[in-house]
Amino acid sequence: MNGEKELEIARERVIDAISKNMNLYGVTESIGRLYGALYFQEGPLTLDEMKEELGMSKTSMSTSVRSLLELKMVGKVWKKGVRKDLYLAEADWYQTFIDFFTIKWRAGISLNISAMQKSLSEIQPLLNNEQVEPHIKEQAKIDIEKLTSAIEYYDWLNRLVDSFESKEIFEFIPKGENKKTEKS
Amino acid sequence: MNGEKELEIARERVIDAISKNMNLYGVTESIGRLYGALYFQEGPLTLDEMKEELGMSKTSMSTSVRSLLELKMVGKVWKKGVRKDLYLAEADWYQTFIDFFTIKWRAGISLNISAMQKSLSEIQPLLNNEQVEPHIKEQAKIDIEKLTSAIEYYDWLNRLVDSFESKEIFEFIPKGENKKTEKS
DNA sequence: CTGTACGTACAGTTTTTTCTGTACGTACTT
DNA sequence: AAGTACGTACAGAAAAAACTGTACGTACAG
Repeated sequence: MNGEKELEIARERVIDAISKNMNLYGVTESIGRLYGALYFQEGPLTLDEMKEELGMSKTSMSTSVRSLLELKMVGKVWKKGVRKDLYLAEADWYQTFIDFFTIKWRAGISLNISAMQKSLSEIQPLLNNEQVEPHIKEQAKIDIEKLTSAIEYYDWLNRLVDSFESKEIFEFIPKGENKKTEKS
Repeated sequence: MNGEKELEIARERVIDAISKNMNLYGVTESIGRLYGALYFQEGPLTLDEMKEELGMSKTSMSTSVRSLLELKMVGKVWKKGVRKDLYLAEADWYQTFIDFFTIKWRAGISLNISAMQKSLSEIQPLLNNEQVEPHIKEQAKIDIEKLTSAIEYYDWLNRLVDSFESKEIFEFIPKGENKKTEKS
């Protein structure tokens, strides 16, 4: 035994866990495996090397790596004399976490807020409209309350994301305290 | 115009946004639409009413509602004299957020931590093994460092989830200061 | 300018997921 | 006890997503 096999097995298990984990967050297992593979590389990889590493088509590598780029989980890297594109896994998982959820959540937040505000502005007038039946008005009132509190929630979520982006969250939950949690 | 149509359109837009948003988080659009529909109901619905509301099969309603139950986004409700199961949307989105991510993240965290610790315990011995080539040892050392810092990150994430679950997060990012009376 | 290496758009295929209808077990009603 | 209403397991159908190979545009080399 020269340790190569052992290392390989140990890595494989972690890559597997990473990809399953990412899958939980709505990312394909293949894309997760690609990230995992890149994570354990010593240096950046070309598309052809990834293809080799995962035994998949180059096309897949191209699209997968693009997804990872959009999530900022990998970065494109420059190396003198190398014509092929090189990609490197982002190694700082705190940063990865922040980017991932900032990107995902912001998108959802603005989508929802604008839909809700638009609907709110359509429902509001019903309350003062003579032609609208009392029963409908009652429903409108309830809906307005629901939408108002939903928007309030999204405002909170936005502030939470702000605290991720600005890293202020680490003042509240400090990084690598490295002491085990007292409970659980 | 009696306002009914307007209300319907306004709701439909929000339901659409909600389901797209949930889809972003890895939940089917259908399940998202079901949650949205339940959210705007005045009271709890039976499976047959959902089926009617969404124009889908009862089987689908059964499985979708189960997913929502697991995510604690709906609750089963009991009403005297009613034999059918009744389901009500959880209206507090702060709570929904907390439950959703607590459930999802905890699963991923423990999965990853145990995989990493196991791999770590396999890699560590390589360092002191005479038969392992220096080159492999070098890689092992790098991997150990990576895994150690990854585990540290997961510990942080665990503490973040703790702060969600215990609601301490609201001390750091306060809920909306609007009308609603808050109980501390 | 011509030839070559590279990344990716696109169309077709395979795989996975979602959805439906039937059938069955359970529990309540009479 | 039989009859009925209900929810869901299961298998197959339909839809969606992931994956691949070909073909093409671009950039650089000679």
